Amino acid sequence: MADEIKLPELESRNFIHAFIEEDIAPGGQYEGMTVHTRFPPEPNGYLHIGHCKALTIDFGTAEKYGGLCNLRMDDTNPTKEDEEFVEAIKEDIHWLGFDWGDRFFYGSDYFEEDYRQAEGLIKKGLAYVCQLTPEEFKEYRGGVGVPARSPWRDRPIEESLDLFHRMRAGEFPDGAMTLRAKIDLASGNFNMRDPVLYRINHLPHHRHGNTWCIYPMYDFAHPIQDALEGITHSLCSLEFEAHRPLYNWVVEHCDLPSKPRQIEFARLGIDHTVMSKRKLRRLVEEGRVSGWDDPRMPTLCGLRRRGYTPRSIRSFCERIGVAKSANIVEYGFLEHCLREDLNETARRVMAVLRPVKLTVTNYPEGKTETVTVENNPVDPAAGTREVCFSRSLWVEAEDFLEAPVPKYKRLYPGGPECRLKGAYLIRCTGCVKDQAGNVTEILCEYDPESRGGDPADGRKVKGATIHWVDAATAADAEVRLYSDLFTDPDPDAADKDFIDCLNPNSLEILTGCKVEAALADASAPANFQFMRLGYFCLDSKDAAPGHLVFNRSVSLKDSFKK
RNA sequence: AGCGGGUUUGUGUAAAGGUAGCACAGCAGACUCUGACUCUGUAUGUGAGGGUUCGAAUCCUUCACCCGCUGCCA
Repeated sequence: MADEIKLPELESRNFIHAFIEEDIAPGGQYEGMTVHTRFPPEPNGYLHIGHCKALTIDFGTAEKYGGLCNLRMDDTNPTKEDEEFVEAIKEDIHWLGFDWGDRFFYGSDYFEEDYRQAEGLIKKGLAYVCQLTPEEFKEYRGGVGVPARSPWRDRPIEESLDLFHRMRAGEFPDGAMTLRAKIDLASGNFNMRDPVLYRINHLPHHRHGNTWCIYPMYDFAHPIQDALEGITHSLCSLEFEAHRPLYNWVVEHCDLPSKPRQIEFARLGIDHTVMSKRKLRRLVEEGRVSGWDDPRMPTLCGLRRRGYTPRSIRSFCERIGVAKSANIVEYGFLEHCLREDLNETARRVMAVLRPVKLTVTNYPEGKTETVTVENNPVDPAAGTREVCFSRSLWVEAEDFLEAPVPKYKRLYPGGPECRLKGAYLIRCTGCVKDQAGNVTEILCEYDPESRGGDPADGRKVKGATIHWVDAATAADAEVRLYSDLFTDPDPDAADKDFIDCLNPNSLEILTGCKVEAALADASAPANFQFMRLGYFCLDSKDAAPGHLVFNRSVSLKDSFKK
């Protein structure tokens, strides 16, 4: 069962809604009918965030109008599809919180019906068996202003019917013949130039084994599947726009229980990100990433490992809107959506990434005490935890500067009073350096009257609050620095291979960039991801999901430096 | 070239002839036990020209530019 994911109510209304409302209004094509949609992934790869946009539209539209959305594996081409992907796809969709109930289907389960419909078309003289070889087919296809040709177009119905039966019976090798719709060889829309309806392919199907050796094309199978399932609105991406006339042709000429309508929308683009399934597949196959769930991938399972929450991804997809113009959303917006969610839900733990020793010189040697820190300042219900404090601590190296820059309000000799989060107020008194001039130890004095972080006299603290960990009790942790497979420049714009556009930093990180980290909370999980913009995220592949928030930021631009 | 689409601020998206709004990013402040979060303020936009109208992002028209299609893939 899918997890319930609560999203804020959005006043969303887009052009698809406008079409649908026309359709179901009095006098409309679907007056009085319930709107039904479907999400039809092809099981030939893993789902990525672009699919979440489609999911959001498909499920969201059905829900908005009180209908249902089916999940249907679009598996009409056995060359690429595999059962491996079916389960992964279902898992990812459930992870996002979408629920198809008991309406899970396979396009291939309609093969018999597809076949029957094809026979019907032949009998009506609307389809014929064409014996052009693939090479001839290409040659005879024509061009702009030049009609296509097929010498088999006017073959008698009985002959086509017979050949079609024998195609199914396996009498012919791959590519020997096809079943084509008889539409318009001169159409300016190439999809209407007698499109192929069936091709021969002697390849076992992942579900039907060797039952079939002819398989219906998407353009033929899809409208039939939609109609059979009672889908009223078949929402798909823009590249199918030119196929809509063919979709309508099939709906019109086949013997179907309903007449679904196809509406297209623009697919999601995100800057600096590789999104096409073809490219993602190549990254996996060439071993440039560890798998489909490599944390740098924009796949749902990759994002999951990087610590993205389902809610944040859904929120993102809700808020980017739906239109027909090409769009490239800034990656920063995705991050905003994550931050927004994490800020409310992530349990905080103090951690130090690039540690430098800090000694509280006036704190008794050998003494230890525990202080209380809240687990999530914006959610008191998250409770508090006890953290060990002593004379010797680790703090972030960047929290100290020997010579301060303007507006710097952290530690420097003679600087402002700062707060060690949840512990005491301190004042920096100096530092110790090695021969090379590197700071090896920060020295400070604390105010014993400020236990818990608040001064006894209620004075304002000018400096920043600094996170820290106790040197003696800190747990070592391996922190993995992940970034996306950011590309620069845009992989689609350049005429070079997108592999050459990948951010070299993210490739380097693949080898396992380890950063020493000490965790204040000894019970904290030992396996973290460090996300840009200041979040630690637990690698949910190895342990239960969770997040730790860190208080420094790194921007996208920084990921290209060095 | 033929067919099909598209064009609202840096990005995404609203405005169904009637104040061009929202979110993110930016900038400037305030607040804060995370330089986070939150809050406040602020700059930037209807591709171009003509027409209809009291009034046009919206309707008409001409043009410009951008994208998709020419698999026996989906």
